[in-house]
Amino acid sequence: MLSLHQLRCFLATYEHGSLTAAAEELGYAQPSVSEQVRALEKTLGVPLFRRVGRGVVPTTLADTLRPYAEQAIAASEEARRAVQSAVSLESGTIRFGMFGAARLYAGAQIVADVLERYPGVRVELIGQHSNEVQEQLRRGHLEAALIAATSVESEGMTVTPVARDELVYISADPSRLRSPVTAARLARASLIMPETTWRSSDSVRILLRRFLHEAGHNPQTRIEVEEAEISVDLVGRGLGDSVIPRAAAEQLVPRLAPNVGWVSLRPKQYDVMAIVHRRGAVLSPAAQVLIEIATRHIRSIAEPV
Amino acid sequence: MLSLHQLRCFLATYEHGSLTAAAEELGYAQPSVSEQVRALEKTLGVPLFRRVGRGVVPTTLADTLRPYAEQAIAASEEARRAVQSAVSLESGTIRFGMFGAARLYAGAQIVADVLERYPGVRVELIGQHSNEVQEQLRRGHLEAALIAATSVESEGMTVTPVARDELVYISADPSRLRSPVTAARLARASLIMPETTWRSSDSVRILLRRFLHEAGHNPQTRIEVEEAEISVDLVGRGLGDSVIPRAAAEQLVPRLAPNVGWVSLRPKQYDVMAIVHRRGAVLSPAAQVLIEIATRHIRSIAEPV
DNA sequence: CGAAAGCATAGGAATCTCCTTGGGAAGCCG
DNA sequence: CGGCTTCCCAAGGAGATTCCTATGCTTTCG
Repeated sequence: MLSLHQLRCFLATYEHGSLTAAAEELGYAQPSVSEQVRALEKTLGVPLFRRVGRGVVPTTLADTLRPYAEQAIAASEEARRAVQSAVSLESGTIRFGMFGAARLYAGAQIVADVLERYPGVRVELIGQHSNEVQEQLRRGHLEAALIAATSVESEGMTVTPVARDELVYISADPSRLRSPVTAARLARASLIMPETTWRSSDSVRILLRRFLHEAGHNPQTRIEVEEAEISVDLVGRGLGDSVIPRAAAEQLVPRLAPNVGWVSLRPKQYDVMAIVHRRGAVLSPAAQVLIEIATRHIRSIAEPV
Repeated sequence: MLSLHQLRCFLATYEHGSLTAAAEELGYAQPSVSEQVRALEKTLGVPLFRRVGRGVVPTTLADTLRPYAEQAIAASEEARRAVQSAVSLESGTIRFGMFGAARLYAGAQIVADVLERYPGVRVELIGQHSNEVQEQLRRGHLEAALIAATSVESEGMTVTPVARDELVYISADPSRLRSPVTAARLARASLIMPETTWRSSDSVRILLRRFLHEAGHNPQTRIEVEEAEISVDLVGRGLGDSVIPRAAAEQLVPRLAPNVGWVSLRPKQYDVMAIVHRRGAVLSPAAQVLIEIATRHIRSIAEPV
């Protein structure tokens, strides 16, 4: 089988026209290089050098081989460099999981920050929703992620809470925003909720469900949509009210539905944002960088835990 | 040190997302592939796969590495193909030595014949003069050559006579062409000779020198030029006469000096054309092809030995 | 002709490669 | 939940490869 080592010996010999000189350049003894070149000739089944007097002379087949050998060697060296620079974050990809809502109001800024610090890097923010992200983590497709975690424990995962964000009740009707919304009032409200697909595991839903249950009520929604933006838009049109994290409200409401206001729940409810990764995993520099930046960001727009 | 084998294992693993599947594809046992991948990770100093549950998942560094690995592998495979196709004369270079005069009247046709049979190859006809060619042979820069050999022996070389070409006396004066030229007459002639640079070792010169010496004369030339064409041209202008191989005369005279005629020497003298290569050398298919074609050609325009 | 240069060969130590066997963790299924 | 399968890692050993030193042979050069 062809090997890079053989090609390296071949090229050095070709360039110097001498096995001895090639050996010196490569830091080997002369017979070693001789052996490698002979092995290459054997695997290719052709003579590459004529042994003539003292010295060796490349055949035309060696001329034919040379450019390919150079390309293979070059590719292997570039591979080294590329990987090294990816490690040092001069290039390469940082892949990080992030749930939908966080992407909405922090994603862009996080990407911008990473790029400012590491201009050569590619950034991928993966995942629509924290549960999907958690699944990818479990499967190893993601190294780490920022998720909205209902509980701070998760099997086989290390979860590090970063910040909490209050859930607020949003409505286009100012009369409903005069005082904090209790479970009783929430149970009577006509709710528009996003994340339909994840309805059973979405952390906001879980919080609300618990909130209502504890007061003896059952949750009920009027309208189910997929995107948080759409639910805010619908709330703006007066078709119902909703409950979303405050940071999301601050981000989406002015843009999509300026007539909408918000008020706390009573008692206040908090969605916890956490960094999560496989237990015992060694995080790459890239992941560590993104964790650091994401953490700082989330803390700047939400309350510390 | 990076090796192609490691890269092959890496790529197979990357593509299958599994060491076991990669091993099956490559025809190895699973631990072997595992070891290669681990060795690659060690030499690069970075993790390429995350071992997660069952299966392995490429890291972003693996993504970074992959295109380079593919390029290196592809280059090595193309190297194989290129060399094979050069061996089978679908491509590659045929390099062959040939002395000046033969190039004049057979070179073009030989190249044309080779290209007709092997459309993909490059042809290089090397060498101005048989002595220069012989030197390149000795140094191993040429595999084989067609030379004008005075003697059929040459140190360390195998010389195979192919054809002989009679030397003829050419002149613009018909009176000097009525009968074959003897040594005595030649000694009195005003000669224009080509190949000045090689005057001491040119085969025609050597033949003439011997021819004259045996009759007790000394050779003397009136005009020395480098190119056979120029000497013929000068003969046509009546500035002197010359001695050249008959095939050269047949080729050059009608074109350059139609008023020139030729006559044999007495006794007739022959320049011998021969294939020569290093003693004991195994000739490549390319060289054999060219030898065959050149031999056929020379025989068609000169006498067999 | 002797000295130097340069490749080939030989033999041995160290390393690598690749296998087989066995163990453990994770997922799958009844 | 418990057994079964899958897939990876670890260990050990046989065989091949690599790489060295020492040496011999041929060519070249003074």
